[in-house]
Amino acid sequence: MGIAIGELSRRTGVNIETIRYFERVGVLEKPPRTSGGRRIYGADHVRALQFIRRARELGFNPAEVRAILSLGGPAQASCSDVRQIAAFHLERVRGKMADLAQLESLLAITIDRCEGDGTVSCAVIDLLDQHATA
Amino acid sequence: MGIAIGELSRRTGVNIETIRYFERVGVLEKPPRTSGGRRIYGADHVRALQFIRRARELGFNPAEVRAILSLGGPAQASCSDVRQIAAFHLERVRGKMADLAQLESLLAITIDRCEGDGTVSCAVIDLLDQHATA
DNA sequence: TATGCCACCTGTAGCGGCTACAGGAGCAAG
DNA sequence: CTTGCTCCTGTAGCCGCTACAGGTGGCATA
Repeated sequence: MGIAIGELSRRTGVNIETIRYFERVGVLEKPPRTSGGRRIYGADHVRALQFIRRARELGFNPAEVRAILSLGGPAQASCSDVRQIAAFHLERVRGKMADLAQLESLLAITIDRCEGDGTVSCAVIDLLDQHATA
Repeated sequence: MGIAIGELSRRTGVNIETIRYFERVGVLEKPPRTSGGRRIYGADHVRALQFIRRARELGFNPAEVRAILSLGGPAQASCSDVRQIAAFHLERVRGKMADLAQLESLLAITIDRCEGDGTVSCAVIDLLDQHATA
C-alpha cells in the first residue's frame, strides 16, 4: 500500500516538483524509498499533503504550515497554538484588505475623474505625479 | 546642475541598488555619465523616479510603469491609454479584495468557533483538514 | 602634490515559493 | 531484452528587488 510521487501528485493536485520542494524545506515528511531510491508514500502522506495544500491556499506561508505540522500534525496539534497562528494570519489578511481598500477607492475615484473630459489634464497622471510619500 | 546617484536616492527615497535596477530593466532612462563613468542625473530624472516610485507603491508592476512612461512620460502620455492601464489594475485590485474578503470571513468564523471550547476538536485544524479544492 | 576616504562602479548571488529543465537511472510490460 | 514511462538529482529560472565583493572616481584636507 505505497504509492509513487506521480500518484501522490495526481491525488492531491500538488505538482511533483513542488512535493519534492516541500520535502526539501521540511514541510512534508521524508518518505521511505525503494531499493532503487524512489519515494514511497502512504495514506498519511496523502492526508498531510492535502492539509498542506489547503493551508497554502488559505495563505499560510510554509513556515506557518511547518509550525502547525510540527505541533504534532492534524491529529494532535494544540488547538490554542494553532489558533494563535491562524489569528496572526487573519490580522495579516485584514491589513492587506485595508491597504487594498484604500488603493481601490483612490484608483476608482481617479479613473472616474479621468473619464469626464480628456481635455485638461489626465487625473491618473496627476495622481502618479504628485510626489507624496503616502 | 547634475546630481549623483546617492543624492537622487536621498531625494526620492529609492534605494541606490533599485535605481540601477530600474535602469537595467528599462524603467528609468539611462543618464549621461562623467568621464569617470559615474551617472549624472537631472531634475527630470528626479521627477521620473518619484513618478515611478509612486506608481509602484500603488501596485503597478514594472511593465505597466514602463508602458505608461513609454507613452511619452508624465508630460504627454495619452489620458485614455493611461486610464486603460489603471482600469486594468483596478480590476486586479478588486479581484484580490474579493479573494481576501472570502478568506477573511472563513478564517474569522473558524477562529471564533475555536474560541468556544477546546475540548472536542480544533475548528482551525478541521478547516485545514477537509480536502476541499475550493 | 600626495593622501585619505567616502561615494560610486560592475558583476554576481540571495530572498521566497515555487517551476522547469537536463541528463541519467528504475522498473514494469511485451 | 528492449521499449518507454516514471522517477531521480542538481541546477537555473521566474519577479522585484536587495546585498555583497572587489575595484575605481573624485573631492577635501595636509
